Amino acid sequence: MTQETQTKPFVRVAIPTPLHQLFDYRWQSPFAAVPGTRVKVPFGRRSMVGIIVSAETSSDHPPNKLRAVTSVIDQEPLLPSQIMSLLEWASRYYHHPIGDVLCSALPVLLRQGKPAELAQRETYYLSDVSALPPSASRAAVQHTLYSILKDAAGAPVDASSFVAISPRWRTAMKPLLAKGIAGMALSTVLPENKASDKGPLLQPEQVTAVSHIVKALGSFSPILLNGVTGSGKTEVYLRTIETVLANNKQVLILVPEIALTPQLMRRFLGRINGCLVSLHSALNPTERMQNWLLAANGHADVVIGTRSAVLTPMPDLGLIVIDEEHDGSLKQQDGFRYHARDLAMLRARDAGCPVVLGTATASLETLNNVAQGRYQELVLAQRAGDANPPILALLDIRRRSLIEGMSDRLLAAIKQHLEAGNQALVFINRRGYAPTLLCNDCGATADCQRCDAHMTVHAGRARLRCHHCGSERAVPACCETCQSERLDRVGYGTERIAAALEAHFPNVMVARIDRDSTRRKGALQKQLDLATRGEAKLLVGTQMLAKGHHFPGVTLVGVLDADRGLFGTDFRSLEQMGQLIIQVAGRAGREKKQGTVMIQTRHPDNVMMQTLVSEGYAAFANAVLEERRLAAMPPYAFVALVRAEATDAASPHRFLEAVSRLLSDPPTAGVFVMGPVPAPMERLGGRYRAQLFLQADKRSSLNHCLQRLTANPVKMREAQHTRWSIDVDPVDLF
DNA sequence: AGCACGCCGACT
DNA sequence: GTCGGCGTGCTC
Repeated sequence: MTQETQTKPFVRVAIPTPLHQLFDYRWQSPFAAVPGTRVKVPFGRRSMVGIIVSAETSSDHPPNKLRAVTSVIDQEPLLPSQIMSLLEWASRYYHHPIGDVLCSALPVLLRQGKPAELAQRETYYLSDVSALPPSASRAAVQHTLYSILKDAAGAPVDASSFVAISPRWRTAMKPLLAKGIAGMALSTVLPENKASDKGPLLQPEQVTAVSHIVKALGSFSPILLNGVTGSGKTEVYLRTIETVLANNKQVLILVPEIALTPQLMRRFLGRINGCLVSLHSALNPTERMQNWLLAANGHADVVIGTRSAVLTPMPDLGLIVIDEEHDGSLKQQDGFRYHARDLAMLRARDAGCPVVLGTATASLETLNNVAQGRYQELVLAQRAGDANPPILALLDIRRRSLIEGMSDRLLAAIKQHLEAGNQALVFINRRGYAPTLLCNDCGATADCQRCDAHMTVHAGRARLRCHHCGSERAVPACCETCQSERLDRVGYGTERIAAALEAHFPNVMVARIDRDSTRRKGALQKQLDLATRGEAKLLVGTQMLAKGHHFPGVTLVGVLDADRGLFGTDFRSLEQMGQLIIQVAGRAGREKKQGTVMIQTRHPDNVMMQTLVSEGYAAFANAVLEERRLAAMPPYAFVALVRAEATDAASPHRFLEAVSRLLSDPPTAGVFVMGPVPAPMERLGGRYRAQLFLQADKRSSLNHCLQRLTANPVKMREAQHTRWSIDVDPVDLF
């Protein structure tokens, strides 16, 4: 039999479109089509890069209407079959178009059809030692190039070093090459790291954790590494990774989408031998493709990346670590709305390797999985250097005198800690000076013109800013409604608290750490250095402060706006408040110094707050879990949102009414369809938003119900002008 | 999502 | 007389 007769005549191709379908093409190559390879195909009036999903002997589409594949881009599949089937599953689970899902797994350059090749290092070397040097006077550049190559004594010299000699060095190099004096070589760059330090001695708990994880290597096992702040989770990862690398396996580490990646990378570079690459948004497209290819061809030993790194092929995957497992940034919030933790579980199952979920404040989903016996739990309760856990206390601020939102008792405590030579940290999860500008005469507030939100006052630049859509205007001199000049700045943000502390403690340097004060490149590092070196005795900041930074001198933490979490509109706000308080509390006290956390509240009798403070996060989480059970909310129920938005208020509602009819008639057993209701903030960025809430007792019935929305190509007249999307397992309801 | 076709208002 | 507004229909 010849190859022609074996080759299937059609291919099914995934193309990045919002359509929930694949497209068939004629395949006329003598070689069999390989799933996972990229092809160029005609699509409508344009040409697109798609990914072959399968080769087919027949097509449902009329064969005379099928067009032919224009060209094949890859010799070998870019996406291996396990990743392909994971993505196909994810497309069905999250109800996102398959073409978009498959293509979003590729770095941008590969999506655009660029060849999947590692960068070549261009080097030059002296090939004829006996050749006469070019004239220094008549060919100066040639002469310099020659001398450099001669000095290198035959060793290859990187082309990048020649630009300094002359921007047109290539023209000078040409005759050297032509005469056979010099030679050129291309080689792929394979980064290789050498560890510089050994790392500390492990605590007994850490030893136990490492040995448990090492024992689990080679088989699928989800492990919660429940470690309090300062217990050395990273050290546990590092020791485990050494073993994985010794077995010639690869490690994937997922980190939250914040400025922490470079820091963790630096720590790993100091400790791990081998090829370490990172994958995050700060990389340029070329670096990203490089690192992705290194991971995909198996050369990278350790991949440290944010959410999307979970989709990177790794042929020898031996361990997945998810650091700060509770962090919401693991869930993609637009487009293909996947949860990296959940996809990581599936990858680990396919690869037969453990997943380590590291956190001090596990998500309720994970705690439930531990309770159900699906995940193993390892506990690190001991802080490094035998430090005591911080003491948490509620500070009742009802009927107490407040100075700029801070109670006299908190200020007295700060004074006391400063006098003892320590540092204090004030946490307020709000940027800017004041969240509201209010007119004292007519009661009007300065509101955003595009959102249902107040504008935040930024005093330093005298601007009003909307924190939801980013729109900005000058702080008005008088009320925009009644022209009164009696304007009040109501409420507190980091900027105001920092100013208040500077006024109250005139000789103390205050470092403010939030997105505004750290926007410029290197500004965050500068502020962190001031804090770490102890020059700034007082730190004020948002949740940026709560994540991962270690300030050895901080012994007191003040939490100003904890109450906001108690009455949040979202079903997760309580959980998130608890996590944030414990995370920020972890900044207080290390080694010999006792840490104290004072939480200002007007609801000191709130049961949840009391549980968190007096019994700790585990008890708090159990209480919140119980609430979720009673409310039939995740993790005890499976929920999804159908979101819709348009420039007018009526369209999203009308559209969702139609969706609701489609989903409820006939009803799916075990699925409740609720709404449509306006989103908690109905208008955002000039668009009106509404949502349909689906609640189910089984994952499968929820999935089945939603399929009705995407499986039949719904051509709803109501969909005009309306953007809509499905969000399975939403992390918030905004 | 793109991109084109198609049918009605203010301009060189 | 056209340029161009965005309605609507299709993509193997």
